[in-house]
Amino acid sequence: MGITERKEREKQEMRTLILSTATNLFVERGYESVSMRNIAEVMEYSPATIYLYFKDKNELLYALSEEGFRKFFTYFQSLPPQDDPLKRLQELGRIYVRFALENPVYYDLMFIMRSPMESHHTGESWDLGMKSHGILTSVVKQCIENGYFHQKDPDTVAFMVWSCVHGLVSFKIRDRMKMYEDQNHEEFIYDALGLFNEMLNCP
Amino acid sequence: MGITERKEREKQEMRTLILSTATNLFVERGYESVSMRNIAEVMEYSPATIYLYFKDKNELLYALSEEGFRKFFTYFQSLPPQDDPLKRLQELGRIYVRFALENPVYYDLMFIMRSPMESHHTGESWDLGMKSHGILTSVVKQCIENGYFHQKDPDTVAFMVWSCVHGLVSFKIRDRMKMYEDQNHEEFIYDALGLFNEMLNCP
Amino acid sequence: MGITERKEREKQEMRTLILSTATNLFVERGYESVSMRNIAEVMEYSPATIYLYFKDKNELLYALSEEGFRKFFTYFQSLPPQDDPLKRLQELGRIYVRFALENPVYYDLMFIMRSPMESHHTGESWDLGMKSHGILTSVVKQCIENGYFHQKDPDTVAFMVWSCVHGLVSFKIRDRMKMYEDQNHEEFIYDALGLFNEMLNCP
Amino acid sequence: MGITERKEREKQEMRTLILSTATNLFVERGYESVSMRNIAEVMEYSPATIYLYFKDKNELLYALSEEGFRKFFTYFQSLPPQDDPLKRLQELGRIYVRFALENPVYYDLMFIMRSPMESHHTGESWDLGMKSHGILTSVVKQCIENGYFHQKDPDTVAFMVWSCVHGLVSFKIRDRMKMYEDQNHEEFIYDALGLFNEMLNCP
DNA sequence: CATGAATGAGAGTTCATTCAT
DNA sequence: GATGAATGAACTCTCATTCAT
Repeated sequence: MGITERKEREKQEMRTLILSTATNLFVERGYESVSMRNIAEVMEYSPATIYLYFKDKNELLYALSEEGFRKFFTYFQSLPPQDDPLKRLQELGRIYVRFALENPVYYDLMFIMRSPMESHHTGESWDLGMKSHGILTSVVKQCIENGYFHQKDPDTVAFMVWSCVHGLVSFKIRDRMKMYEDQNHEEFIYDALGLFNEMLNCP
Repeated sequence: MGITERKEREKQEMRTLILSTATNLFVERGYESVSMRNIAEVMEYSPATIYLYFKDKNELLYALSEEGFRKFFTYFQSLPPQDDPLKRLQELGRIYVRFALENPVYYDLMFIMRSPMESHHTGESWDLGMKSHGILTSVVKQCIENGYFHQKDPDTVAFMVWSCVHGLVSFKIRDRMKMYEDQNHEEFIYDALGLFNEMLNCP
Repeated sequence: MGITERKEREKQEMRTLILSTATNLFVERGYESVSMRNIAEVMEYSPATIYLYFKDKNELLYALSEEGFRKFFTYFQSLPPQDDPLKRLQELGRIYVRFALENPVYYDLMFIMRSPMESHHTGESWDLGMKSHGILTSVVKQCIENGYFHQKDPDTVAFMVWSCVHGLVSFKIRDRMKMYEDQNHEEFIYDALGLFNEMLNCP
Repeated sequence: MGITERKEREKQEMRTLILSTATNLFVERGYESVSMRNIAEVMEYSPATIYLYFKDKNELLYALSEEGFRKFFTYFQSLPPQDDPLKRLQELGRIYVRFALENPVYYDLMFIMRSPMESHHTGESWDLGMKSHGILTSVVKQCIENGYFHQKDPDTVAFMVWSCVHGLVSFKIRDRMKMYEDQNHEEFIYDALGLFNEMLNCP
């Protein structure tokens, strides 16, 4: 007994190896220029091996984004307890930005890349994404209850907040900050986020 | 007389045909999966023909983004005269969003696509981009002078504002709005923008 | 046991098949007009297959010339023992000519073709070429010690001798013997070589 | 009267322009990498224009080699009057080498390049080549009459002599002299030629 | 389980050449 | 006489993928 479990564990380890190798390569070169063969070469396995664990390139990408969503969710869960819902919202924004800057490949896959996995708006990724989004919405709702955001629809508020942080980090990730060459980009992003957070205070 | 002009015009028309064909294909399939051959096929010309008008694929992409930046700039210039700088800033945001929603392919090329034309942060695109950004910054400065934005650095404010509108539209363009399935996406975006604009009012 | 060896052997056989197919085509049509596709077609393999065995066209050509140099060297090593250095030199010339006439494609690659593999004046080819040339030079030196060649510099003598035999065979290989239509070309070349060898006798 | 002549002259001038442009490009880049379009570009004419003067690329090449043969013949004719036939032969070798080193593109076309103009062993090139070869043969015959070359067949002698000088220069032209890196190649060639000429003295 | 070997399809690009104007 | 525009055919090379072993 335990044999099937070991097998299963080994299978998972292999999947993990593939995914992390892929991630590293993506960081180094960008998706478009990473091929299945590249990944296999770095792993020192044959290209065919990858296909034992992932049906095709799309599934690999999808699995990666799933990992991303899992990690993303743990970031969100780390939101420290805090009575004031506005402060929680502001902290959530900082966590979001931190996730994106610390995991640009995941972030890109999850929120930017033209997704070759459109069909999948089912699956774990979707659920985790919805759960994370739920956290945002619930905090937003509490803020609204406390008198913020002019009694707007929570979804609208959530979308607006989300868009703003997404905008900040996606300029960085897709390399559109060249005109701010004098700034340290990460600091600059956090400054802009700070400003946004201040604006949220306004009743 | 006439003749060279006609030829010149025809040449321009061909360039335009190529560019618009490319644009259409990009809309349908996304860049990454559009080849020079594809474009040629749709045009019912030979692949070689394209190379008479554009040195290579990069130049085609660059020309397209240049067109985008030109169009973008005309949108910006249409900013109606308006004494109150804050209102101008808010209007600028609406114009930005409108441009993005009306020209998603251009927008993608200009602000999202992982650009293989990095070197070109020179050229007309760059200049027009900077000029447009200059308009934003100058409006922001006037707002700050009028007591808004807590005397923050204008670049930071500009970046924050820009990020927010970019976030709004890039979710749409890269198809990340599925969880808002009940909404009409365009309306929803304008709603969120409206909320953001209200927040700007806060002194 | 055995299995890896068999695989290795099969791999070698495939390389050999590619190389020999290429050689045959080169004989028929001349390099310049032989493409990777052509080679693949004749082999009844896909073009991509060739790239599993050779990184690119250059490597294929280089491997071919390497083979040539190896074979060349074995011809040279077959120089029969012979006390009189002049006779050895004369015999060397005959061997050289025989190699060229028996292996015109190799010869062309090695000594005539405008080489796109300039960088490679390192590698086995170069070493073998130098070793072969060393044999020539050492024989020449012995001749000089025996009073031949007016005490000229050995390199000069070697180059002159080499040029003469090269001239003989390269006219044949590059098809410039049409004005000697009455002659059997191979015989004619050996006659001319014989004359040259007689001239060498002259103290 | 006059008009047709002028036209004819202009036509010739254009041909000459094309040929010289081609030659220059060949010198710079080697044949293989020179295209009809390249030639036209440098001339600042359209590619189509070339086809008004030359049926196709082959004819252009052939015309070029014809020019080469004409020039070659004038070099040969410059052979200074000289009673001693052996000295004339030796001088002829020097002239040959000089021609090759001064006109490597012509030389290559005439005597090395795998000729895409095989059919043409008729035409002016052929005649001029034969005439030049005739000069060589007649000098050789006189030498033989004077007791040189062991009464060998003049053709054989001519071929041997020719091969030797051809070998010398074709190593240079096809870049196979890297192992003589310490030498000034042109001097080295003339040294080797000097040695060959000394050998000819031997009765 | 893993792979070596193979491939069809397709990428971007260049070429010699033609022909209506 | 010259050309602008166009093209079919070819090029080298890479890719995701399959399958017998």
